Amino acid sequence: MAENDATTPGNGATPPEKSTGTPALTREALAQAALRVLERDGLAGLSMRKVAAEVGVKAASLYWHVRNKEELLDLLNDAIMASAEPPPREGDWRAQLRGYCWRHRRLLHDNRDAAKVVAGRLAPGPHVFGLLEDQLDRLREAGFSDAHAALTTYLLSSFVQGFVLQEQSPISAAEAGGASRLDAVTAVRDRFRALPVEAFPNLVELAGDLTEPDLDVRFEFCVERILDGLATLLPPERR
Amino acid sequence: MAENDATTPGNGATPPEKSTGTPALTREALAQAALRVLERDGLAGLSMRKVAAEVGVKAASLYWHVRNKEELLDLLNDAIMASAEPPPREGDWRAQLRGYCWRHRRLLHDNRDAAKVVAGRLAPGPHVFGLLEDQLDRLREAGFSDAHAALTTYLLSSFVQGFVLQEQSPISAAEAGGASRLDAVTAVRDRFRALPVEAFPNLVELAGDLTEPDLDVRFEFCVERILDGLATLLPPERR
DNA sequence: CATGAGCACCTAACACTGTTAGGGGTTGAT
DNA sequence: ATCAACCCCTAACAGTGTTAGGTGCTCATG
Repeated sequence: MAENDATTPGNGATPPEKSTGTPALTREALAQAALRVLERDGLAGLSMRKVAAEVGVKAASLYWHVRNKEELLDLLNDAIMASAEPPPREGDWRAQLRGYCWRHRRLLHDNRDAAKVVAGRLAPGPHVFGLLEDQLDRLREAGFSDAHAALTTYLLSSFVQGFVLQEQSPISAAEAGGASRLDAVTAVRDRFRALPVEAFPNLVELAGDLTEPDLDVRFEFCVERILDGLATLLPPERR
Repeated sequence: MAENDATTPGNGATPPEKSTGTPALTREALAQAALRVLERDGLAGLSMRKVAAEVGVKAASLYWHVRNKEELLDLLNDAIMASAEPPPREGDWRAQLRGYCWRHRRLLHDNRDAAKVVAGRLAPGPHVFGLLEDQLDRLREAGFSDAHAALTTYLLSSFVQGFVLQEQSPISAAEAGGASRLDAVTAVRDRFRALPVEAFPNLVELAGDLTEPDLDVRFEFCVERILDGLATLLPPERR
């Protein structure tokens, strides 16, 4: 207990110089293993024992490299973010910010349960730093003030995370019956239409618009609105 | 037979009415009990056994009223949303939508871990229907088209959920040591400032703006940007 | 009145989970 | 040869969601 002086337990910041010859088990390897388990079993099925087995080790051994499961999830978070790449530096600022949003969403889609992993986790790893730096650079170049550029990064990331979390949530009622995603959507639409008209006139009438099945359309609308809102911060000639 | 004098977990708070005939345990009562446990122990500490104990029953009995823990969480979700109220119907459309955003955020703040509970959960309960109906009504009245009104509801809810999820995420490093929230913020700021300047010039220079400690300021900026973006959908005389 | 149906609870158990304590080897340096 | 650091192990604890099967209790029906 309280051994945090001599040895270097789970606390990061020290990639030791491998005193032994065996490559063994690094935090990076742990993150990759966790990523594979996540892809196979989802976040709910990701346990310390499975990650340990993935690297050929027993569960308790993980606690030498990592303080917590929480810390393992931080590693996993950074491993997911590692595959993110900034959009090409071409077009106006709108095109570039748009690229950021769509790529961020794509990233969360490509890794199973990535949105849930990232959800309550700030934990800025090195990869996130790089992306943030690049994004800030483009925002300032576009003419945004320091404060506006900084705040904009929060606006974009908050929205994308929230959106993906919502779009990936199961449709509760219709998910179990092996119904396809599109069937589920029409089921929800019918539920809207079946509501009492006098109490919910708008829900009944707009049932079609509310259940737009193409989520890309929804996403595009939201992103363009945000970009429009950001544009008003710029002097007219730079919009 | 020793009906329930056992009360093993030492917490025989209220064995309310053992007399038969009274239902005593409805889904609504379950939801309220879950809400109390959530407030006391947080989402991580919310177990079937605790909720059962809260209503004076053993864990297995819950499965008579509820299929899953997942379904219990759906109930909990609706119970949280039940306390939501639409903003007053005064001012222009901007003021009203602004009211929606701030109230939604407030709601997620007021109930412990509410953001995490609501996160991946669409599950439109009756209360959400009412709010949605009302919001759509105001949007159409403001002059938004059917499709735009419908899509706007997704934009607003996605953003608010994502934002609250982010702002409530622990600051990873500094949360444990009993450091106050403000200390944690300055710690993050110092970490930004300590980065190599040649690799991260923007992060270093904007460290102050990135770590704006007043989260209301951040939220306000984001909301106003979104409202600006929505305004561009309206003909100029209605903005 | 007896009987069966159905409800609403129970006990016990299963297969897991995260996490800790303490015990071993292997390694390189003294 | 000794020592300490390192890295992994076994065993166990307390708790998790969930299921199987049993027990009364109430009520409608024969």
